Amino acid sequence: MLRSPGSPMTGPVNRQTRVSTTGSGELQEESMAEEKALIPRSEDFSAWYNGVVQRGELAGYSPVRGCMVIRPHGYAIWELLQSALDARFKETGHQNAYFPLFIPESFLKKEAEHVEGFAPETAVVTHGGGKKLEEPLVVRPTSEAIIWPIMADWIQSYRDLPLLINQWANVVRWEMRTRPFLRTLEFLWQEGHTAHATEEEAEAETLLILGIYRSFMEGWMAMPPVTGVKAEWDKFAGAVRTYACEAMMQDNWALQAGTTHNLGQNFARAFDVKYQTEAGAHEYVWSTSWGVSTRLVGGLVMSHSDDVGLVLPPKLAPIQVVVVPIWSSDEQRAQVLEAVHRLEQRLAGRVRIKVDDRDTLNPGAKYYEWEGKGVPIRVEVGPKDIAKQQVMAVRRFTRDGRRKIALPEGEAAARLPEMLEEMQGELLETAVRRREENSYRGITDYEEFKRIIAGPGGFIYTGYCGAESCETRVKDETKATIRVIPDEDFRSDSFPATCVCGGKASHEVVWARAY
RNA sequence: CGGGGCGUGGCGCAGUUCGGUAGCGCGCCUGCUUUGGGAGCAGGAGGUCCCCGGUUCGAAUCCGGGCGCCCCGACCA
Repeated sequence: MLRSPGSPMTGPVNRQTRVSTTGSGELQEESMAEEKALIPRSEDFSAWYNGVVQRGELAGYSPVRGCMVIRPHGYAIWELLQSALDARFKETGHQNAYFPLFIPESFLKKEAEHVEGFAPETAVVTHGGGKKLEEPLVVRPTSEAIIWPIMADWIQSYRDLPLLINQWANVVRWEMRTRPFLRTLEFLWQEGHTAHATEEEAEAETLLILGIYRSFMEGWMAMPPVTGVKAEWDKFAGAVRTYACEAMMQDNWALQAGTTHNLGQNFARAFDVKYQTEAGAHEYVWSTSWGVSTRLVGGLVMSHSDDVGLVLPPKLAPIQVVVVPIWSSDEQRAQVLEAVHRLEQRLAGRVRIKVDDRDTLNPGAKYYEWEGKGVPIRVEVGPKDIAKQQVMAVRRFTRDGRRKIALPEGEAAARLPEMLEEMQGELLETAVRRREENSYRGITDYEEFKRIIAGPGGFIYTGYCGAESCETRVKDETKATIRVIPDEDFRSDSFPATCVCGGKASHEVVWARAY
């Protein structure tokens, strides 16, 4: 999906806007609106997605295959997301640090499963300063292999534990196929790495962070995930246990939006990370790692956006309220701008507000631009409003279709923050309902399973025998995979005694087609 | 790596069959008039037609070779 310039790189993306003309011009029948419309979500979800990303000016393409440019509006969303999460990490005792981009190849090889999992998708630097390097340097696909040798030196005694470190960084994974935000060769993320004295503490950390991810996705992103444990063969390379947040997108596919890993003592053994206990013994530490990436931005897009473009939950909207002044004469212009700036001052510090006073665009053009960028509320102020001492507030998203509301000027400063909160709540409720409406519990009939996956899609809860071969067969036949063994909050009251293969079920799992 | 497709102003495309002044829409720039849902008129800028070689009076177009990208599949946060 990503292309390079000079070649048809931005091609498929721009095909998201409909161009009906031909060279001879005989097909110029479509109106401007039709011509500029996105491909509808219902028609081609992935084309729609690319169109939303482009219209919202979230990301662009780069000369390097599979890499994207995060544009200012997209990056602003990432920054909001980042600062909210960072605050949660700090509240729970984590500290940020930064480790090198380059990992000596030999380091990566120290943990057998880890190297096996990541080696196929690494980028390797073989030359530096015009000379061949003695040892190739791997561009980090994740940082365990460089962090543990270093943290090993930081840890001497039980008094140094727990060690709770996080880093915000870029990583590179050489993927075959890429899509903006969802899968790119290089992406931004945070990776937490912690060391603990006991297995229980490490497990508690893994679950703590999973809970933080979940509540952030619900409370900030309005993207409610199902959480649970990954199947044995689906774990992070080198982990004892992997937990994941699986969110349902508007096409009913699953997006793995965050993972936390209990690494047991695997990395401690591989990198010789030991501490001295109170009793004087030397023990390996128990460690965890966990991360979320810019993929979350893609999840945000696929959770809420519509055929007009991006829809952002207010908490993650770089601009929460955009004010569009309307005027004809200079006199009106002065009056309107005065009223608008009054409103701006009243909301300053409480709401991220922007006044769009450009006079090179018509109001209508501004509406489309800001709707495409997902601004939650637009406030229109024109001569008619001045006369009535009111402003018009227009919500980007509503459940009941009532988008436009007149607010008396005196109440606007109080009502607008409330409206933002209401919208945040309604987005979450809508997403939760959509997830539940597209979840199918207690499925035992494989034919029904296949019909759901081939048709509407969704999360299918079944019994499961635990065999990898069983998942492989289902995957080959339906393209659905086991997302997680659900956590308690998401489990059915009871689950079928038989697996989709007909064998005896040992536990419940959630299936879906996934990104 | 297998199967399909594409490479022409910033973007999307026509033109290639059958060689003859490189075009259309969008976007961009300037001016005037506009401004409550993508403004109108007038003027304007912008192209080594992916690269190399060949055929020809003449190549975007024909021939040979190369490169790149996209889609479907295998791999994946």
